[in-house]
Amino acid sequence: MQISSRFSIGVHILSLLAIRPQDHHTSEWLAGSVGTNPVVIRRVLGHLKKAGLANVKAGSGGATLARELDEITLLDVYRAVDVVEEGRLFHMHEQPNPACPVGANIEQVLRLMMVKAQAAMEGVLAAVTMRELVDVLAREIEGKRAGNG
Amino acid sequence: MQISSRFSIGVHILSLLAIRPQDHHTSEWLAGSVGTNPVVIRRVLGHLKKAGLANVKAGSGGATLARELDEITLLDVYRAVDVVEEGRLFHMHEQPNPACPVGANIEQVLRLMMVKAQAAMEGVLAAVTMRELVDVLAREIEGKRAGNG
DNA sequence: GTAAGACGTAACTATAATAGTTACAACGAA
DNA sequence: TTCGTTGTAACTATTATAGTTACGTCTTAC
Repeated sequence: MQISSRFSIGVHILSLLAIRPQDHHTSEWLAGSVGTNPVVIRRVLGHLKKAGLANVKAGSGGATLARELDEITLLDVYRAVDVVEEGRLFHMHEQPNPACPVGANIEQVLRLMMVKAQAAMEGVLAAVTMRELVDVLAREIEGKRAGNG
Repeated sequence: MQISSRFSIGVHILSLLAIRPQDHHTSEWLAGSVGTNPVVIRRVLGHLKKAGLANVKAGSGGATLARELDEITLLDVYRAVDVVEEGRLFHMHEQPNPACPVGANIEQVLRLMMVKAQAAMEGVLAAVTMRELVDVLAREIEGKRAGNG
């Protein structure tokens, strides 16, 4: 199983808001770059708004960043779009037999490892800010424009 | 989304094989401890067998460890049961617009981070052997038997 | 040899999440 | 007051999980 693309869509949206601050970012416009339906964008944007990462103007429309890029980590986005429940990246089978010594104790032992593994993954996301990502992205774009891509 | 319980079931099965080496481990017996259907056990056991972690006797039945506990890491089990495709823990949206600078470059930039995050998670699993897990488990069981649980 | 028990696998089901789509009320700005 | 947009409900198709029944095949023991 995979972590929902809501995460990558969220990062894509924030990157667009950062790189093209002058444009009018309607859900239709954003959907054009992401390659999906405007409603999918509105749903992700709703998550970003709720998490305080983006502002969305009702009526006239258009989204903007609600925070500096330095103050948004990939973990913030990941948590905002609600792709993995806290400490529950791994699904543990639910009815181990309490009458069996192994069944009665496997969960708490294995859970330790699972939480640690998940934390390591999320630690990597926490260490990358949208500023860094957008900088790499901008360099990538510039590189291709110069004919090196 | 969550990583399939095939992983936790696989660990549970191997723990049983290790802790009770004398028993006749049929899928029915294992299913009793895991709390599921024998067919589910056979399917997971099939993965473990294919990966060289367990032996399963046809006809008379019964599973045994195919390797020393020290030589089985949690990552081996995780890979054996095929819960996450290599480098694809995260699902990236699939049609970013190549005509948009961001759409054309977001994937390769974001993919870097995703792979790194996944690797960190798997690194934790790689660092834990079934020997270590079974030792902790055995201590846990012994502790409860002594009335401290 | 043959009967009993167990594995391997196919086939079907229910459940849940994802992601796309249409539709529409509410809102804001020109 | 009209136009474009947001927020959200409702529906769909697709996919994965996990449980279940069923059955052919195999091993062992009698």
